Amino acid sequence: MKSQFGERVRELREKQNLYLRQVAPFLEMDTAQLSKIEKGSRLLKRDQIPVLAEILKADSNELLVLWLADQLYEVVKDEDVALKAMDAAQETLKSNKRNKRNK
Amino acid sequence: MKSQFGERVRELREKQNLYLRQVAPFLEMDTAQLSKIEKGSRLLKRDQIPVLAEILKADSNELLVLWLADQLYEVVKDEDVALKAMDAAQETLKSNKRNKRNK
DNA sequence: ATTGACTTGTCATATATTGGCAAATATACC
DNA sequence: GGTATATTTGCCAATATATGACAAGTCAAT
Repeated sequence: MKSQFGERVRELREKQNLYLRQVAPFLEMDTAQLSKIEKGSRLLKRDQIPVLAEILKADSNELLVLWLADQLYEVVKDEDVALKAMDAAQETLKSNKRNKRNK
Repeated sequence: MKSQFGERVRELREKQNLYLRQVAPFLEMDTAQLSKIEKGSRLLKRDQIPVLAEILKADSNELLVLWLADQLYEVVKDEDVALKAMDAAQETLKSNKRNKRNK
């Protein structure tokens, strides 16, 4: 339930001295929702990441990485074989990338 | 939509010379569902993996790893930063494991 | 005790996933 | 050709999960 994405967003928001109520409207949500996002109990929509990044004057890709990482973590967090699964997935990714490049 | 888990299950099932209709009942589903699982368009329930492993005389953990890896892949497959996200998630996993060990 | 920032709970609704069945396809055999 | 068996696909109702909106709550400062 804790989320690296959320924590980072909060950090960035505080660095910009913005209140939830100042940020939330740009994302078309209320402060309650944004609060939950920062706390990690809700997910920001994928396509709002760049919007948020701009408001917070942050790097969109950095936020995206954290946002994805949270979800990856969620999949395997209770599994003994978590790291093995990550390795396997990484392998698949790498070999798919190779194929793409050469197609 | 292609799935390593599904492909492996099919391999194992064929090695055991079993038909879908012979396996499906043990998982309390029909052949159509099992077919979809092998094809990767449906997910087997987490707690059925050991059941399936036993039917196929396979290693439950091996199947679990593939099952998880498919889902990890699904999260990041279209993302440019997929590998970065995986690294980040792996880091989190490792550091959480350290904390668990020492708590 | 009032104000402002944030958090939490609830609940109706939207969205996604699943289960079950029927029909389609594929392959082999006669 | 026609039948039989195995698998696949499409559809849709049922279930489960996620989301949005709002009210009420906590907490800290004054």
